[in-house]
Amino acid sequence: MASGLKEISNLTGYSLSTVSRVLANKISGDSQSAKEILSVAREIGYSKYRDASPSSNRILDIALITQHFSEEFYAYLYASFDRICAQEGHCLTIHSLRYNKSIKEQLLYLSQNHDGFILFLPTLDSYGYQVIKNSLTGYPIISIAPVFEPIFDTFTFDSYQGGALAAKQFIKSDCQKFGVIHGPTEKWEAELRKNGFKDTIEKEGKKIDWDFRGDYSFESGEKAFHDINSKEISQVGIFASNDQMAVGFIHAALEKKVKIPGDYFIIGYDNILFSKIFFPKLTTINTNVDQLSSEALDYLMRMIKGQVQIGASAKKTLIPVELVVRDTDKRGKNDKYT
Amino acid sequence: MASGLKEISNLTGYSLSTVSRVLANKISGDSQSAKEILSVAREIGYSKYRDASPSSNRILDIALITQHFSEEFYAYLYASFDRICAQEGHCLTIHSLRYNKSIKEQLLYLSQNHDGFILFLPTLDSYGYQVIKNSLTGYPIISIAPVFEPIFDTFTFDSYQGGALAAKQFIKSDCQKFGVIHGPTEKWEAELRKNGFKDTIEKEGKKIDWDFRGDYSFESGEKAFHDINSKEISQVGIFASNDQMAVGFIHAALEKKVKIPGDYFIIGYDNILFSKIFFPKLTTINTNVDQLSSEALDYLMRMIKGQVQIGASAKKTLIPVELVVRDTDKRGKNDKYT
DNA sequence: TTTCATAGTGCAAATTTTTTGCATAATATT
DNA sequence: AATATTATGCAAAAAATTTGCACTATGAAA
Repeated sequence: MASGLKEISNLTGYSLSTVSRVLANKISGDSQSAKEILSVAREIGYSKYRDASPSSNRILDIALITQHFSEEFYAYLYASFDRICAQEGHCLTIHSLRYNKSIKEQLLYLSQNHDGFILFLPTLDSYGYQVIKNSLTGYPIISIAPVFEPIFDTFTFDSYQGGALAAKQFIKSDCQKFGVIHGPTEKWEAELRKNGFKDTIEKEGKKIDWDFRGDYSFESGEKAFHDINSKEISQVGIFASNDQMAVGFIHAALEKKVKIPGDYFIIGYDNILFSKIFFPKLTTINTNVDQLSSEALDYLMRMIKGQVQIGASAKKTLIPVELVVRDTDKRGKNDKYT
Repeated sequence: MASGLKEISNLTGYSLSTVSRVLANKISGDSQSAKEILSVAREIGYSKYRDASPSSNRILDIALITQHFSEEFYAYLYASFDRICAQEGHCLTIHSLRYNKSIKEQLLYLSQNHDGFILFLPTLDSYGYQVIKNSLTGYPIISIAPVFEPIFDTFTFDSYQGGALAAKQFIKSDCQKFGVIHGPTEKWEAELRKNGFKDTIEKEGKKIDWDFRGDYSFESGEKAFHDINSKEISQVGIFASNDQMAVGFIHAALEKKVKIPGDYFIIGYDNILFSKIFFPKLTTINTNVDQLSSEALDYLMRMIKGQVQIGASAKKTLIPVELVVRDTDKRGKNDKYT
């Protein structure tokens, strides 16, 4: 089971020297020999395969570096990246960082076996990102986590626009009172969603009449309802920073026989599976994960192939989001839901 | 950046010969030198690191081979395996197989970089499993997909027991009529869930009064409701083969102002997040994914270390499931839900 | 058509990397 | 204290990889 140039040579029929030269990038990756040799090298797991220039037609290995969480969104994200990666003919592996170990060490190790990283580490702080940047200078890395000051080139959804879309919808349907259920303060994208809503409302000369600090959980949506309900404000257009809280809010309202839509109107954010199932169906902001994956991967590929400068000051790319109008934002036919 | 014995030797301070011998397993993995050398070898990504005996204290790399799906369950599964793997001090990577490529080739490649596989490929047929078995003889592989005739040692939830638990609960609360919403026939675990329910009902001298063939989707749960509702049977204890269908059933019932519990009683399967949120809260079968991960990983580790024979006829291990009693199975306080 | 430039190839020699025989040191076992 | 056992380094041997050189094929330019 000797796995070396000799074996590749036997399997492909090319001489040792040719094989050596292909793997040392001394023969163009476009030649027939290079194709065969690279393919076999990968197949048998020859270690120097990784050193062959990525501009050749080697199969690229991308690592999605994340921290697993038992949430629907993660399944979406993984499935999407995997699909897009497969379309491009490359290989994706998913790794979860452990906080009980040195991030630096883990990433250094992974960088040996992969051609580039996609980071999704929403809880990592600037210092952590800086450590990564310093220990992997010149290595292709992009991030898809929403952060204020990106250290790596970053692709995220346009959360601010999402909040603004919700605001515009309420204004369009002549809402006069407005409310917000915040997400956790430490999450940058939660702040953006809220601010996009708030700023747009205020630009119209209106103001936020009620707000509540939630933590993204279903329960905090329920609490939000009890809060607003005790204050006897009604006819409010409420923007919840995520669907779970919106659904929690509606759930609590249903129990108290409060009408949604009717007494309150609500728009969520995320378009989780249950937002189109839950009763009444939730109007929400949809994010196109495939578009994010696709743009992020394209860019990473160009980085790997040396077509994009690595290490220049990090730029942000915002992927647009869209409003999905269902039942919970509308005025009118209020009697349907109890 | 020469990555070879010489570099390891420099970094560890041991001679070339010692390094060579450690990596060729000629020095016990328990010695101090071996620890340091293996650690550095892994760190710098030295390719022969993989050849070092797994009984030494090398960090093991496990691959979870799956096909990504945008469902909550996958996020649970990945997070759970990752957590358990981290506890044991090993490394998990997640790979998704692509049907547009040769499974055999993909796995052969992956086997170069990993110490063992956990397969979760519910849609793969026996032939596919056989191909894998033949091309990776002697390589440590276990499966966690529910299949009738396992080719690899398999760890799955005790779906049959789940159905039986649901049946017992209905019988305990004096139900007289029983119904089942099937999952897709081609899914073995769906059949087991249903049969566990059916057999237990029949053992009590009762019979299934109504059944409906669903496909695990929310919509097929709605259809199931319309079917039973048109037949004017009521006071039925219904077992749905998964929560999505149960929730779909309840949703359709709510729209028609049919009472659950009251007119119908329902127990689901899976304990998805929304089963404890949805209104009324769903009684369901809970699966302990951490227990599955833990037992499966333990076994795989022993396989890798040579403490379990590989290739003996495949055995199945069934992980018990439990009934989570919430609101939808009970008789009595029927007026609460509309 | 011929000529020339370029890229790809194999052989064999040169170089680099890894393994092994042997002597010695460290550690555990009786 | 005597005796196995295991670990270590040096230097020589073996194995793996790279490179110089000569040759071939292919396509563009004269």
